[in-house]
Amino acid sequence: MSDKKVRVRFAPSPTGGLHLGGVRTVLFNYLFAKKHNGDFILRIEDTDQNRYVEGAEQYILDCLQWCGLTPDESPVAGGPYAPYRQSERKALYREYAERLVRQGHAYYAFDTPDELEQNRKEIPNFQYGQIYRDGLRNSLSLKEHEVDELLDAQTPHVIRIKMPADERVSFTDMIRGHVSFETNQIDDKVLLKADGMPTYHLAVVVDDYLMKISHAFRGEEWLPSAPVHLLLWDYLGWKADMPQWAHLPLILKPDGHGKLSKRDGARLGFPVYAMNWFDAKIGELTPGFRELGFLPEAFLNLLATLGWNDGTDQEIFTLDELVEKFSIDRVSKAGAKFDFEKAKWFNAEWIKKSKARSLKSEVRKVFEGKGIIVSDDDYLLKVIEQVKDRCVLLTDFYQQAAYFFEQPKEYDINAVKPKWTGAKTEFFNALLVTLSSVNMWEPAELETIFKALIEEKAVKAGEVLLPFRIMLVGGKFGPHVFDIAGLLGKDETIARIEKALVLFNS
RNA sequence: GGCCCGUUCGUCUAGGGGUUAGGACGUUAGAUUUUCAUUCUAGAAACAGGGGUUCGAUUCCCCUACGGGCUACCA
Repeated sequence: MSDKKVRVRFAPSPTGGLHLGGVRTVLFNYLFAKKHNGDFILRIEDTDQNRYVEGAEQYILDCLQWCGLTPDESPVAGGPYAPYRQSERKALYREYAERLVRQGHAYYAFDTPDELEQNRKEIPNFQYGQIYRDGLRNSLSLKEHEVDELLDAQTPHVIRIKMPADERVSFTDMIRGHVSFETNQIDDKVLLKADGMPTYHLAVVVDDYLMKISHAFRGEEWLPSAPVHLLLWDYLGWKADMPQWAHLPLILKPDGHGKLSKRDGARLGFPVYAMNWFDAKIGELTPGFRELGFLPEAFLNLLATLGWNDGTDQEIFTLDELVEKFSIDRVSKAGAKFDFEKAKWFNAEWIKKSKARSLKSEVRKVFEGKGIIVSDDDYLLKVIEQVKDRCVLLTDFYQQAAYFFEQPKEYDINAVKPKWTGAKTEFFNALLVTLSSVNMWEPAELETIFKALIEEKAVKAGEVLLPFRIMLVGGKFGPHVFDIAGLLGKDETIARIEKALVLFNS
């Protein structure tokens, strides 16, 4: 690696929710930057006014914050190379495009979108490039005075790169190794649009140069346009400063074929966005991992291992560990199908390994969302400790632990009723009497008392343990009954037994 | 169609000229848990195909097939 200061950027366009692949790109950028004591920059590529979506930029910022991947420089944090929104840098790009025209590496083109559309329809494999550019209306085909007249008349026009003939453009990708392209195959991409905004191709090169980006990571879908960028770096005279490229493998649909899309989430029943995204225009809510109950640590962990591993069998990594162990050349080349089952496993592992107190505020929110207000912090902590091993999602805490805060709403009567007998009623009546005089309300103590009563009444443990659980929990699940009773407390336990007894005997 | 990238269990992947091709998710079967989950043990499960190179290829090379991406005044 060169001695250049490491500076990387995540450069999304604010057109909607942040997709799994996008967050992974952020992650890899972030890990690489932190690993090499570099800077991580967020740059908003809002050059397409038609696709711009209100609120999308804030949403991206919120996602980064949720994940804990805070940029060192961004539109809101500012930085030495501000502004970080390309729309605010608009004036800057024209200069470079004009420079390319003067140098003969670019030209003005006056064809309208409609005309080009027509050509594409009529001419098979039409490309605005070497073969057809002479027959179109541009500063290469027109006479100089014609061009001047058009320009003077403010005729709408774009600036296109002039792809050279018979050249081979190649570079070394940090993930893929040597990659090369034939310039004859590539069309003359638009650099500056008629509205004066740059296209991605120009903007990414100009800004990466101006912002002193040292390494550029982006999705594999950008690979085909890499030669255009390479040429631009060269023509602008910045080749020595060009970042090292890494084209990340794509995240694919779990079934079928193609890139993972937001539609797949809806179709297959899992989120593809980091957080809920509400599209005001069509009034549609696209679910996110956060709201579904994912821990940011787990989310990052699963994304990191989708296409990367450290060469050992380790799969659970903290962010710090990832920073320490991440290496771009251990990123795999092939696309990875997203597996929601494994994603959930990561989350379950993270919930299990997390301390109750670090889960506390999120779990409290889950309960509040269901109308349960938790006032006793200490009690909450104990409840979390009891049930966290059985939760896959944060939202599972409701189903797994609601009975700690309110009486069961429903009872699994069928698990009890068929085998319910007078002897059992008698047992629980006796239990009620015994419990009411207990002073040491501890799980172990309760178990001892319970077992003694079993002996005395000559019933089978298995026959009264399950009903006891149903009385307290409502169903066949949860931690050890005596732990539950211990946490519930004396009054509540007795109340629940009494209430259920009425139900079972009715 | 053209160009580019890719291909190890169903999925994510490790490995690499000679290995019983390893792990994880999921799955199957057991054990533990007088509930459920956790946990534990065991099992099934892969080098796309064909040519080379080589004493020997899953590993290196070529071709084919398949998959993916791009082919906009979108990023």
